[in-house]
Amino acid sequence: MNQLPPLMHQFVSHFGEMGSRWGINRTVGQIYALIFVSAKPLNADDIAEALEFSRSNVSIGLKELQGWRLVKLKHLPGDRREYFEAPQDIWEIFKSLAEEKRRREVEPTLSMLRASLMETPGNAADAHAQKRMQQMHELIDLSSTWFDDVARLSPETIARLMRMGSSVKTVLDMTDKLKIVRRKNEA
Amino acid sequence: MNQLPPLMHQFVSHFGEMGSRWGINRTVGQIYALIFVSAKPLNADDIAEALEFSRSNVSIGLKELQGWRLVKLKHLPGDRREYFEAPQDIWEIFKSLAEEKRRREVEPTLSMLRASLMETPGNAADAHAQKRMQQMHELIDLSSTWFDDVARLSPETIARLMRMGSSVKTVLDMTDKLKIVRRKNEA
DNA sequence: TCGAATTTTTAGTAATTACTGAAAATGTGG
DNA sequence: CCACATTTTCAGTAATTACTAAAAATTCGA
Repeated sequence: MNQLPPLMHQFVSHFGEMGSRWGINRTVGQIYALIFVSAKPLNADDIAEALEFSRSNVSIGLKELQGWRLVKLKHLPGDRREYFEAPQDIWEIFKSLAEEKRRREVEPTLSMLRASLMETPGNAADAHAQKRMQQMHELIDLSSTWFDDVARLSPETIARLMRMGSSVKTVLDMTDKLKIVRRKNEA
Repeated sequence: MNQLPPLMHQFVSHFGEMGSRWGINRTVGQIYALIFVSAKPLNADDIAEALEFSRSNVSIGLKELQGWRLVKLKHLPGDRREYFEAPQDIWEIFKSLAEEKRRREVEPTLSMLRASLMETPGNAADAHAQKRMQQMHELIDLSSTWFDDVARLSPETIARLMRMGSSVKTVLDMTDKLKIVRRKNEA
């Protein structure tokens, strides 16, 4: 790890430190960071050597990164070993990550909430609890459906939307007015 | 905990189980869930008793929840104890959570990236790494600025935007055309 | 300011998670 | 299908994190 060039080293170390906040461990964070910034696909031994981790630790880390769909397996011609690389398109990465996060961190809660909302509360406390769960369900459902929809747009469109910032409101208001005018004209 | 009515119990247990995936621990998850679904503010003893946790564990958990700005401290007249409740407005909750997450999980990385981008790479590997960091910085910066902007909109406007789903694209295209027409007219 | 109620800190312990080296399993070219 | 290169699993250990009970500190009314 110490023979990595300075920028790579800084990036890798940072991902190691942040790992725990992001719900992955130091090792997995560093492995991903290394793969992300490397120009060429890396094999497990490359990684173990560069980061000074045991070979088995790298193996487990790579499995986890595959589970997150953050690294792609690649085979180089004339080499039996498995090589890994990160998708080139950063939007692609962002979307996989978001989808996977939703699957793991949001969907289970949505299911639980849906189930709870089907039941009939047996007392006042549960009745209130159900109302709160209803509110939570509504918000999560709305934002996660929305995310899905937006993720389907092209990166360019998404970027365009984002660059608009809060002026989307103006656009929204404008289209509402257009709709009203159209409705009047039709009448 | 077992004398909680069924819906509350289910909700609280679920938050306990999900806690670790969300980067908080079981205890903190359950404490929050209990406060969230309760009709009235709760004090630390209420919580310790309901969930069968030690008093100190509850104290630490509440501290953490305050750090996340997920619970508000409230004082009841004629009672010296501290009571806690979750904000009523679910959008408020969503925003605090997102802001806090950004502050802890995103900002440090943005800083690191910015610093790295200022430096001059000393070799080809670092030059490539810097390009990747540039891509990452661009995406994170764009989406986090955007989130800030959107968060400033009213809940109604946000909901309206979200309900549009992927048809925002149509609106975006439409406004682009309007701008072009206007530009032509002005010329 | 004293003292009881309440909260916070702390030190020790339990539980969980991360990591390693070695052994087992897998897969592939010959 | 053998031999070997490579990956995966596993059992043991290290490190971290969570939790408790008890002590200390704080707060506030009298």
